[in-house]
Amino acid sequence: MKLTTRSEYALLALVYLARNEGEGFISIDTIATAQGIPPKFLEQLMLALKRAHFLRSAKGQKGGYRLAKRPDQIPLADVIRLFDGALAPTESVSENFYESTPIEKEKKLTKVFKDIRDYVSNKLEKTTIADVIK
Amino acid sequence: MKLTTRSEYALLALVYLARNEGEGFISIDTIATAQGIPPKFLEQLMLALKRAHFLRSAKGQKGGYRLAKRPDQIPLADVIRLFDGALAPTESVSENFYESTPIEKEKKLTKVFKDIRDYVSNKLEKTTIADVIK
DNA sequence: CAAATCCCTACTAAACCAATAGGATTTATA
DNA sequence: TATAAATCCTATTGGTTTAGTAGGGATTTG
Repeated sequence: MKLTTRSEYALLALVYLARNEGEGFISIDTIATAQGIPPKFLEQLMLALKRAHFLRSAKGQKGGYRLAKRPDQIPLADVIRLFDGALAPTESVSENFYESTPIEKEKKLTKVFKDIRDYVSNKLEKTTIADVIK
Repeated sequence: MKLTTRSEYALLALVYLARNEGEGFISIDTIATAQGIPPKFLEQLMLALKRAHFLRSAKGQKGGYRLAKRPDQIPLADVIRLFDGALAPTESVSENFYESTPIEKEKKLTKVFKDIRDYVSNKLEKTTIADVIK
């Protein structure tokens, strides 16, 4: 029932970049210092975010990262899924990561977890980085 | 964002016992076979459930387990907390397991996770084993 | 006494997590 | 053109958690 620090750090980095849009490329060290994240750890996350097309980067001096999308086009769900996998509380209830478990036979129980998944999913899908910096 | 199999198995065991209330003590092997759970693994869970006063047990031949409370007095939340700890998606948002993280400064973000915690918490607190066997 | 059963602790293999290390490459600029 | 600042990329590490397995002890019933 927990988020990894990876997701939290990634969200914090995106929030920082969103707040400082228009200031060109921003370096990992700048973000790490501002948000209190271990820089080399953040580096890995930024790379992943870049590969998933949340970010654009520039190498070399004056390089760094900036958002590849508008903040209102980045739902929290997308970020969390990238680092933590499925949003659902159990496998049997996840749409994206289905796997068979004995719990499936308990329909009422499954329903409870489906409801939770739906709420969490909806909440995180409709909340974007833009909502968070307002 | 995930439940451990421990919690799932524990819930399945409680559901089984609730469905078969009034049949006296039921052995681990019976439950394990019925619900598809590794018996020696289930044994540990049953012991924990017993120590947490969800179950009563009887040793020896004809021994086994039965519920120590009425099914409607066992919220799913209690069971999940026993095996998985906090329900909240991030530490900074958990009432029972507070710990400081850099995310706290982002109030809007924290709010989203608080909302999720509240929903999940409320849902799991008010759903009991009795609801699940109906 | 034998069988069934819970009780309890220890162990293990694999995965995951958070973080660190360090070299390779690219770019701006002095 | 040398240097510094930055990303890029892979590997490694130490710790924890997870999902089980193993096995001996204690207790009760037939």
